[in-house]
Amino acid sequence: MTFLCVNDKIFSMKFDFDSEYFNIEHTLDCGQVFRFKKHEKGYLVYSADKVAYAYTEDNKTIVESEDINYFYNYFDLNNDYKKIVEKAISYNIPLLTRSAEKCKGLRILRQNKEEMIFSFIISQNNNIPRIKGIIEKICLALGEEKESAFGNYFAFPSSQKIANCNPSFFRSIGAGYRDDYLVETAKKIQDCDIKKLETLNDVELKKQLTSYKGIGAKVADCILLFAFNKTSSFPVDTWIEKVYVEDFNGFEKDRNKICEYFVNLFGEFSGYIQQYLFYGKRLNL
DNA sequence: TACCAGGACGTGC
DNA sequence: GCACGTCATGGT
Repeated sequence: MTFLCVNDKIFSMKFDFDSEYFNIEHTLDCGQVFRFKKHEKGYLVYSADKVAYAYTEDNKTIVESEDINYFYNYFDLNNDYKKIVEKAISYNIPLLTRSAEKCKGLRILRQNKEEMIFSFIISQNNNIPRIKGIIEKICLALGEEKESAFGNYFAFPSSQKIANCNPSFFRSIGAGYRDDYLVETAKKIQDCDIKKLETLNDVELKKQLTSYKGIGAKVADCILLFAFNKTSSFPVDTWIEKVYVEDFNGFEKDRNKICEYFVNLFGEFSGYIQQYLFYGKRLNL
């Protein structure tokens, strides 16, 4: 671990990790996270009110931040992805094997829970570049401005801040009909300690999340996977429907049944494998 | 111009 | 319970 002093005020530290199982580009580009941008040798990654600079050099992925403990956990670096990749390949499904081999450095992030709830409400029936733009505008308008060694940036706003907005604000920045969903859900989240959700089991948590306006089964599964690290969830979107038909010869139409099919097949590895399939399909592997 | 994007909701049956 | 129309908006 290294300490870097940028000026009198701002300190940052860094760590590195074997890049074979920590590919920063695949990890960021696979659709699980929306707040990052290219910067010098790599990427700036924003989460809640924090920022990190991540890049790869000499077979090491290096992360610099004022809070490296947060980002060590954020990138799920205590987890053994060699085992996960081997498990994925063992199924002998061509698309899955190709994707797992190419993307073995893709890691499932442990993101901020409130940020994921609002981000994936915005994601419904939307495309990734647009989702990123809407979230960026929300941070710019409502988030607290922060300083860092990599320049100033804006934090993701609190639920209180979102709850106090008029829905017309969210419409004005391009969120469309999701404006009410954001405000209504923010009102519920601010009244309930988010930590209470951590005590629930998978089924109870999904039930609680889907009771919020704008959160259905698929969005709940994304929140379960990307924020609560519930790896037995398998979000089914339009891309996964395509995978189901083209690569698994599926015949079911109901997304809940498609989800059930995959979870029965992949169990505790569902979430990881879903990302290999989703990203592999998008990359046309 | 029509269709698509990490879908969810309300209505009608 | 299930099927279907509708909901903004920018990209292709």
